[in-house]
Amino acid sequence: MSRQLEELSPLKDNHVRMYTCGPTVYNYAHIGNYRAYMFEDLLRRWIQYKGFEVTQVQNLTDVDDKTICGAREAGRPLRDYTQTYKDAFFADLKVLNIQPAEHYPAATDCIPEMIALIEKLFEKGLAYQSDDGSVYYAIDKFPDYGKLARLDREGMRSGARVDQDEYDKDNAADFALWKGTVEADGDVFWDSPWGKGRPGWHIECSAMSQKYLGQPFDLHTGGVDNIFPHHEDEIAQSEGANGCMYSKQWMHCAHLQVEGKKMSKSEGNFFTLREILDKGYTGREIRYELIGTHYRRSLNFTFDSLNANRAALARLDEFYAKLQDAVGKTSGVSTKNLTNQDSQIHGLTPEGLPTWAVKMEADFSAALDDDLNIAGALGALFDGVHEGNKLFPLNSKTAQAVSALWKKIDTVLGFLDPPKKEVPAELIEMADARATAKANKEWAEADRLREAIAAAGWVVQDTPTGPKLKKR
RNA sequence: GGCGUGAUGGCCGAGUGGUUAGGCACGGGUCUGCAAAACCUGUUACAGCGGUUCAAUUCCGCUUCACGCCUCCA
Repeated sequence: MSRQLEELSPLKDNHVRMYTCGPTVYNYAHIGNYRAYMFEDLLRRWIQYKGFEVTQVQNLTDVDDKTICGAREAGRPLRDYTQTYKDAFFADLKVLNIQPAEHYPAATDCIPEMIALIEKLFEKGLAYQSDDGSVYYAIDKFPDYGKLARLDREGMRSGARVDQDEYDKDNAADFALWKGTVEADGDVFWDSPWGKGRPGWHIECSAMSQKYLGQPFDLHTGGVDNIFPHHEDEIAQSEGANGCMYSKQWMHCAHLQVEGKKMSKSEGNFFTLREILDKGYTGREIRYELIGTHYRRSLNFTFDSLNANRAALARLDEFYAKLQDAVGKTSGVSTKNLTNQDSQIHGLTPEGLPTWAVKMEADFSAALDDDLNIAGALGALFDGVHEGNKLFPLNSKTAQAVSALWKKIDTVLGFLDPPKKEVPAELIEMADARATAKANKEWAEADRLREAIAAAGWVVQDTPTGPKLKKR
């Protein structure tokens, strides 16, 4: 609200209550949506890393113009239609390794709460019903209106592009709390003290946040485009009705662009998650791409950067694989004796962590503490990888300690642990045969086997502990 | 018009009043049978113009350019 960075300190105990605006389930969510959810995921993971408990609520908007229109065009009942996209949303979250929120209330499941909230606004004199049956919020009665978006109310009025005549409202900028039913809504309506109708968009978040988090709560997030009018209206509703602060702090995520342009269907640069998966990228590669830019900077999504990030991720994977080999859990072929050299290890902590790893964690942590500086945090991680790589092979105890730290860091990043890939038995045989050929200096045969392994989509690497197979 | 962001080396992207970000790509080298991976190494980049300062990419002002929001799009 102050537009300053503020330390996060929960209102109650050690418990951070956060509300995040969720998807409107009328279609598959696009990567721009997921950029915002990814930011929120990083945020909640970091808050947890710092030792706080988190309760996160993310709403599902399953009744509005778009869902009703979509259901009608598909010739399906609204609930049935939106269920498709709710399911897809949760499947996508899984692919991206986004931690589930504690609550995912659907708008249609909270109608009574919304009605109760609107009634309260009537009591306070902030709501009125117009002749068209709809209920509006009288922003003139709420002096703080515009405080989040820093809007000039006079300017708003004169600059409003709305044709006053189209509306039956006291002020063109008043927004709907309850929409009286119209023919196009079909059978989508609920009974209320103001007749049949459906809730406005903004009331949904005010009602649900209060239901699950109480008021005030700690943190409200969303995309920058939600600042006005959505979040401004939530404040007007919640603070107007309850007479106390709504959310203590706000964080807004910048937009995602595609190839330098705003994503839009007409530009043909509109991507859903599954479209990118179909191009052969994995969920964790996309996760890395979406998480890697500071949340207040617009993220330019390009396939060039996705490819660059794929290479960067491979570097991290390589490091982690070597770490695991050193621990003794060899994944691959030919578990030979592991070298136990610790002469090069200096300054171990009681946990067995070398100083470079301690520094890595400290720098990583300091960066994220500073307004979620993810680029700085990743820089610290790569610095650590660089230092660690110099010292391989690590002894088993050190490798174990670093590996444990790596996993701890991954509770925040969520992309450091690559899926295990079982090496096909025949490839292991080929790799071993190649090792034998090499020992006999039969280079042609060794190269032939390497080619054959490559044709199967694997890379063979010679290491001090024998050949290793990696996917692709 | 109002409110608000940003301009860093080939690309992406941190940060700082004077000291190496990091990643990707490219070149040279070490290692390797050859590779791969790793390591070493590669004329110090900060939009322009003023100002403050011993010193500015970093602070202030202006200019140019780009972008977002201004009624339901994360």
